[in-house]
Amino acid sequence: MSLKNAILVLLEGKPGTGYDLAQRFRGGIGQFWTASHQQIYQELKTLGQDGLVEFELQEQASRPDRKHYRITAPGRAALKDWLQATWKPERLNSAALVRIYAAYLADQGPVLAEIERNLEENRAKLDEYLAQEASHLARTGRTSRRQALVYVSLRFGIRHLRNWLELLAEVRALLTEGRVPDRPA
Amino acid sequence: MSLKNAILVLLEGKPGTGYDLAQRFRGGIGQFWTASHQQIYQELKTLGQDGLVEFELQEQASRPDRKHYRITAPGRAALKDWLQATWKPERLNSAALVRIYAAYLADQGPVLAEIERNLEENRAKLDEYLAQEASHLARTGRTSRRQALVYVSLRFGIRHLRNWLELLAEVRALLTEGRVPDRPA
DNA sequence: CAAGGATATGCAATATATTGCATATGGAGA
DNA sequence: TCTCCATATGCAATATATTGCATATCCTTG
Repeated sequence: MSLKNAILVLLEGKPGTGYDLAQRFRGGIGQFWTASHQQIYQELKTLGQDGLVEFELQEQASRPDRKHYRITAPGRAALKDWLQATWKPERLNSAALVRIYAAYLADQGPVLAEIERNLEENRAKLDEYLAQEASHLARTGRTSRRQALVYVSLRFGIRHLRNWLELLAEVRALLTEGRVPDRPA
Repeated sequence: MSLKNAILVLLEGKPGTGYDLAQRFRGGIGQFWTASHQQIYQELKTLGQDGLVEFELQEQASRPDRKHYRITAPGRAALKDWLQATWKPERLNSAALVRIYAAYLADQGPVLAEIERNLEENRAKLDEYLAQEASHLARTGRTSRRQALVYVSLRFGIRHLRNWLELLAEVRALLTEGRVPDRPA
């Protein structure tokens, strides 16, 4: 249900091929929704059958042909309906948090290795996000509602990464030195 | 893959029925992994066939019979292996964040209503978590590694909720007053 | 007394996601 | 030149999750 709508959001922003969409799912909205190319192509097909998107075939001599998709009027209407519907409770599933929660059952070595790796990864991603934030803040003049929402979402992403980094640091301190945080979060 | 391991974690902590597990998925580990009872019963069946859990039938005169499950030695081994394996990248999917990201395409009324509702909900949950945190901090004496990990995970949950509350407040300020945050996150 | 919630388990159909494979070409680098 | 990567799309099998239904009883509340 939401993959469908995430795709509509992307196409509303800008038409493109399935391949394009797969790329765009790696930044921006990709912070909050991701999908593999197999899923995307399948979903585009379904959306096409339902008339929510349409495509134009671009034949290319060299590369494989491209299907350039765009959202249709019914697609826009369906998206708007979804955006205005009541949110259903989300189930959050994080295997990493389950592993941390139960880390006392495991040998420390491999767990600590993963924690280090994730600290690195998240630090790198945080730097990226911070750079994006800086460019938002540097922008002078009026901001559109759309840009503002992108910005506010980015801020959520930044705080989310910081939260992860803090967790990982606390878990590392716990596993290596037995140190337990003594002040409220 | 992870539902399986989440169940093993729960049963490692304490044996119980499918119904018990469904309840336990609402607190503690349920912050990070949730599952419906249908999924749980199905998974317990599979785990039983694989020999990772076993059950004892408790016949009850009044209520329906209960299957009291416990983890087996192979189950513990499988869980340990999983805990020590490399983490694969997680896909995070939040329909609510997609909706916020694209809120500029919707009428404000219904969106703001959902935001209010979620502010309420998250505030209530935060209070719960804070109470749990307080009781952790009040506990004197040595803490086991296990308790410490539960505590550290709880702290993550608290910060996560605060992050959501901040996002929702920022989105509300944006939609109602057009106010865009002017300081870094 | 009637209605609804908690306890307790499950099937079946559908929807959604993952994994593995397949195809085809241009360009970059070893 | 050979290999790998980016571009571009897709099928098929399997795995996982959701939705709707079904059953049965006790206890509480109106």
